[in-house]
Amino acid sequence: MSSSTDPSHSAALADAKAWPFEEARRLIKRLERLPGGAEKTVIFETGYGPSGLPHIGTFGEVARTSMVRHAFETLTDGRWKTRLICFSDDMDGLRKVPDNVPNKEQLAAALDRPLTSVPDPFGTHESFAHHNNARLRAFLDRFGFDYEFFSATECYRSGMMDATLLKMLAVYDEVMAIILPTLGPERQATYSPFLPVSPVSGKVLQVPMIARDVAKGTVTYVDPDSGETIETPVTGGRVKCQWKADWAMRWTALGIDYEMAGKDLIDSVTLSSRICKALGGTPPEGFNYELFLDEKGQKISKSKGNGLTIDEWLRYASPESLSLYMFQKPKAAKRLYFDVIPRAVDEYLQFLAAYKAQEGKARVENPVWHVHNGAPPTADLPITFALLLNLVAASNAHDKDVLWGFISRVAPGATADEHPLLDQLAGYAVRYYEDFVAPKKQFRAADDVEREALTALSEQLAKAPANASAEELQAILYDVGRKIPRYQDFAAKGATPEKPGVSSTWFNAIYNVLLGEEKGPRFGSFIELYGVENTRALIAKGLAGELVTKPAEG
RNA sequence: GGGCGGGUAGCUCAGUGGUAGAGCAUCUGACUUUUAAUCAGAUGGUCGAGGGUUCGAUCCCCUCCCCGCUCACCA
Repeated sequence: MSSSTDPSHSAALADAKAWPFEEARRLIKRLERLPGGAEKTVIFETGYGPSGLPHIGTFGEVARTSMVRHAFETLTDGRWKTRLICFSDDMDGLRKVPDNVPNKEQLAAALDRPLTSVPDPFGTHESFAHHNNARLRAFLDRFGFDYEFFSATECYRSGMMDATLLKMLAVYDEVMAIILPTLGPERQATYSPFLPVSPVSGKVLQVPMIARDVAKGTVTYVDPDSGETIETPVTGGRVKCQWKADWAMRWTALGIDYEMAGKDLIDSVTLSSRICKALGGTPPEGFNYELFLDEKGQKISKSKGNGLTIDEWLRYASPESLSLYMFQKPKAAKRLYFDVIPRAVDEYLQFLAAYKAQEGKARVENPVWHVHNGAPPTADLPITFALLLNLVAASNAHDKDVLWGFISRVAPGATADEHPLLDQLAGYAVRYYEDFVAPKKQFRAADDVEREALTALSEQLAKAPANASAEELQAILYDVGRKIPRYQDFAAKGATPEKPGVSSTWFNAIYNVLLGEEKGPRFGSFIELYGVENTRALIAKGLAGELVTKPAEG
């Protein structure tokens, strides 16, 4: 609450090295040399293609851009107004039918039409683009990002782009000179920065321009469906720009100051920047982040289904931990797979715990400052997420209550009320248990000796005092095992011929038959937390063969 | 071929112009008469190679090697 008025803040900020600050400083330099930069509203943009759904990369880009925005606002003490535009390129033509949608025939019939003119295969929105735009907005809203949504179709139709489109027409030759050398011979022959929307077929046409009239603001082309020669204004949404030209046009028309992109777009950024200059604009400051790799260091691709989806991440960990992951080393090719999650969570918790004791400079270098827009919550957890995952695996904890029993043993006095964050983590841990631990359990049937032993155990437990402690329950376990020759261990520390030790075979049998595990918790503690009655019921089920893992079927 | 990233302990990775770090793994010990967990400690590195700058380089500069990604058709 009181974080941003720290008097030492400005001094701390001067040489803050975290990358969002470096980015913010570049942005300040840009504004200093940009005509009218001092009064400009600073505009950040992230782009989105609505032929697919938002994914973990979408999150990363918006999260990182927001971090730069916030660093900038802090560094400049709010002297500049800022906006973040999430721009949906929804006038783009539908290139191919996605695999993961219903009503594919319907889409196939609409190929090449602007995405806002393609019927929604889910039947819930005005168009396919509207559908996916809505998904994008819901996605961004879920994380509380502060942004403004822009639709390319609306921008074009509203006339917002007109002035820049006319300028593009005026510098047509220059634009062609920038793009043509980068294309192969076939594409060179047909290339145009303008893609007219056919009044005949409704398609976004990739056709050569056979004439243009700067004074009238028109281009002329041959419509491939009718064979007619058509002259059309470039304004009002009748014409869309081809990709790199489009980007440049958008930057210029909207006055974009900052936009990040993946490193696969480095060349596109360069070309679009040159076009932007030809249009009389100043290309935005940019930042190229690395792409993510999967577990084996392979590129993540949606079609291969490798890597990790954002839903998977959020099933096992918080958005903040993902945000931290995005903050860290944006220029390194990081592997993104399940195992990085617990680490990200624990690092997040560690940074969060450190934050409150830090001051000025250390605070703005602390990732949680960036993750939480300068106002991290105070939290200090008694245990780590990694430990929680171990606990849940060892404790047979199907639900949070059982897990909390184990947590409070490790962290005496901790309660869900006092530690809502830990309670949240416990929920994540239980899911992890259900998804990863439980399916791997291998229960086996008890043999005769084990049946007898477990039956005896159940009987002895029934006689145990109501509030038996873990130690007392543990003693019962030993006493039951001690009477059975298979489990006697005369070599154990402190064993005597009269009172043999109990071998680990006994406990292993318990784990195998009752928990489906090779190893397990200290069983007396387990019974105390799991409950004597529950444990007896578990034994009954085990002996009835209800737990036994069926041979793999399908 | 152009661009980018990486090469640090067995593994996964932090890191800083000034005595090399964490987690996991391994080993030892403590506590539990089992195991898991926990705690204490130990082992373990030519910081990819060579040169340069520097009093001093894992870090900065140059050259090279290896791995990976990416662009060159489309967005």
